[in-house]
Amino acid sequence: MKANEASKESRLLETAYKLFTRKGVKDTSIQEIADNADVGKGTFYLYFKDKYEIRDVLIYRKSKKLFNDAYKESKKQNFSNLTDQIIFIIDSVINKLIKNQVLLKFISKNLSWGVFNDTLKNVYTISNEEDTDGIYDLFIKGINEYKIKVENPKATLFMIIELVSSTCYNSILYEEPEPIDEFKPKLYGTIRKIIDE
Amino acid sequence: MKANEASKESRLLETAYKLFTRKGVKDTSIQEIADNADVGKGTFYLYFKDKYEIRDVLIYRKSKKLFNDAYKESKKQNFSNLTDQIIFIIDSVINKLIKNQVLLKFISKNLSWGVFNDTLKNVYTISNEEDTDGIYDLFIKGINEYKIKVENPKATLFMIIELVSSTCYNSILYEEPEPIDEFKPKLYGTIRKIIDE
Amino acid sequence: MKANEASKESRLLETAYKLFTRKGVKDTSIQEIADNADVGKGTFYLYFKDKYEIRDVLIYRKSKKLFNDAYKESKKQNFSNLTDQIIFIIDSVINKLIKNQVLLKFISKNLSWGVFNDTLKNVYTISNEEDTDGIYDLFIKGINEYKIKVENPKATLFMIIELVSSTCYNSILYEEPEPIDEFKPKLYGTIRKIIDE
Amino acid sequence: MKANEASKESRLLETAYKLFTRKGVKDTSIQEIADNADVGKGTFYLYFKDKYEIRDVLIYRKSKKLFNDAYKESKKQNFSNLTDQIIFIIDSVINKLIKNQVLLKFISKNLSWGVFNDTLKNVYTISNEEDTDGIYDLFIKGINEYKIKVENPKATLFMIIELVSSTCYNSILYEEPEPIDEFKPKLYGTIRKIIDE
DNA sequence: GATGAATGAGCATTCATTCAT
DNA sequence: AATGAATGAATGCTCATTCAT
Repeated sequence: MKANEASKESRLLETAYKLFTRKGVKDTSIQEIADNADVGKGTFYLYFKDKYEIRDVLIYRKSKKLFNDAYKESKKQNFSNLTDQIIFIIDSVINKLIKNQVLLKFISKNLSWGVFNDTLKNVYTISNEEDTDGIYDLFIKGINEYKIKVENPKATLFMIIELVSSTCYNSILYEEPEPIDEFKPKLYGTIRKIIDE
Repeated sequence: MKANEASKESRLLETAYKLFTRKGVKDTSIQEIADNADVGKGTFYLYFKDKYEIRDVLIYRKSKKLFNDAYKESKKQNFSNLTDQIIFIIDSVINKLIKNQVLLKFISKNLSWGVFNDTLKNVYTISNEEDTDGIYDLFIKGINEYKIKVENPKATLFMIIELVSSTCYNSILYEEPEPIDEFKPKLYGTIRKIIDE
Repeated sequence: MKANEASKESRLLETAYKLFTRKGVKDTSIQEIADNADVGKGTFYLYFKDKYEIRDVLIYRKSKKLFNDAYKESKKQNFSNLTDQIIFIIDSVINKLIKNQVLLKFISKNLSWGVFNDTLKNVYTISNEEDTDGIYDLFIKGINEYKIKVENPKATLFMIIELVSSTCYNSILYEEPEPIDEFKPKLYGTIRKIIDE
Repeated sequence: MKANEASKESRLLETAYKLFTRKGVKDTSIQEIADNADVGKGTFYLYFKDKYEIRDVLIYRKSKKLFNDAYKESKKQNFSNLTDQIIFIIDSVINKLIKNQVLLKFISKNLSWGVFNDTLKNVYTISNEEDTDGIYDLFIKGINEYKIKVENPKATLFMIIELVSSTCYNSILYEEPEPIDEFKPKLYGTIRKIIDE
């Protein structure tokens, strides 16, 4: 009983992530997840309603970690201005996704917009753990601190996040319209234009 | 035999569109499509490989029509500059999607990025019908004509399209971060900034 | 719950045998087998990969029983020579097939040669149950015991078995080229010639 | 219209044989046969009732040709005795099947016993073309000519043919119980024993 | 909590056959 | 005679879900 000591729930989550990224959500059966997690099929239903719940939990957790890690790193730096910090965070996330394209594919392919929005909101809005603010709070605080004029901060942040996520998917994975390294300067230039009016 | 005069293929397409938008692609069976189109189940397979082919054909056709109509309208106007024309086209598309949110949902929910990109490329690149250029050609020509300086037109257009499509989905359907009418000016402002350097 | 006490697997096997012999394998659907066995369709797949697996299992079991029973009977007799014992076993099998022509048809019609050979080999080679040797072992042992000269016992036995099985099918079922009772003496005469050189 | 001059019927037969031997009868559809024969699907039904009729015709023709060729060859030789001639014919057929194992597989795999019997009967009984007697007639005539004593010629011939066909299938294709070249002498030895009493 | 045998709804897909042209 | 669009019956198979243990 020493082996497989991780809780059944986390074993299910890890197994599901491996299978989802390897074979896609649709082609992974609950049977497979349970088998590979060394857990009875019925046990799956003790923790998750169905395949799609476990997928959503995974997207939520993975995205949250991605943003929080980037945010924490940014706090170790000293920025003289908010825009720099925002771009630092974005750059950090992008770099992680470049290194972990499997994660990028999984998050992008499976985010029904509802989940994605909730996720983002939770990630950059809520500071439910420790003392980390979300990126949204950071943005608001930063605006006040640096006395920047932004008409509608929510809409602005929204626009930035949507722009980043939708363009990076293609640029990283398909180098379309150009490889991510060449695309980055233009992207960051655009973000600066959006923030600094 | 007067009823159902439309070709079986178009009846299948129309029926599929109705069912897809009402119940989603996943929850629509081929049986249902065939039944509602008053056509044998085998006949479906005469025209389409599977459910996903008919879905892709629908997305392709609907998107194409959307862009082409907007483009044609734009040609009736007189613009003194390219950016205005681009924004006119975008505004026209957005207005149509506001009126037809079912279409917006269908296109957004079901576009695997591959299909979407192909679709867009075909739509705004190829001039396979009449003498209409695609939006991409328009953009390139306009840049030359108006002697605008744009470093990488492809990347720029890509950024615009991604920005528009991802933000409008939420703004139109969920009024997040704000209703589309309030969001429009900011969006168009950002687009101007992206084009005009 | 007293009815249908036999295990689901054996109920499936019995039902399949009934349907296969009545309607043929090709015209029996898995649905039918499951329905008649009072078992869910999915349950079928719990025990068998497909229709052909259940068919092969049936052939294997039925043939095995046929040979083993005949072999056991032969051991109750006292034979002064090996050929007599072999012919006794063959005669015993033939007599059973005369009485059970449905079984004869089923086995003959459905034996892909591969299966048949495996079956036979398993049946007359392996002594996996009790202390019964297979007919092959019996043959080898008998050759040594009675000091009979047989150049290649494997080929000889093979020839006998093929001869018996292919001729009896027609003789029993169609009385071609003559009824089995008239054919038997010639057949046994030939077998004696093959063994005794 | 010069291409494909062979009659549609023979084109269908040739195509079916190619497909049947490559993919098996079950996995060949009428559509495929018609397509590859450059013939409309409906045309198939003008010439054959279904897939199994075309298969039976093929088996019949191929087997007939096999025996007739061997028989004709035997007539070019001078035999001092019937047994030698019979064995010559059998050897000739076997040699052809060794060279054309695809044909061997096709004939064996697909001969429902009914077809096989009819085929054989037609082949070695009936002299429907030219002046060639069948093998059966040859056998009867030979018995009279050479004044050989054979109690029941029909049963004897039947036994020989069954023995040859069932053993050779395994020996040629699977070298079981031994390769055909090693098996031949024993087989012919056995045949001699069966004929010469 | 944990299990996995049992279930059967649900679906895609194939294909022989028909028949109007 | 020749065709091939249209058909829909037939079937294999998967898999989420239940529930008795």
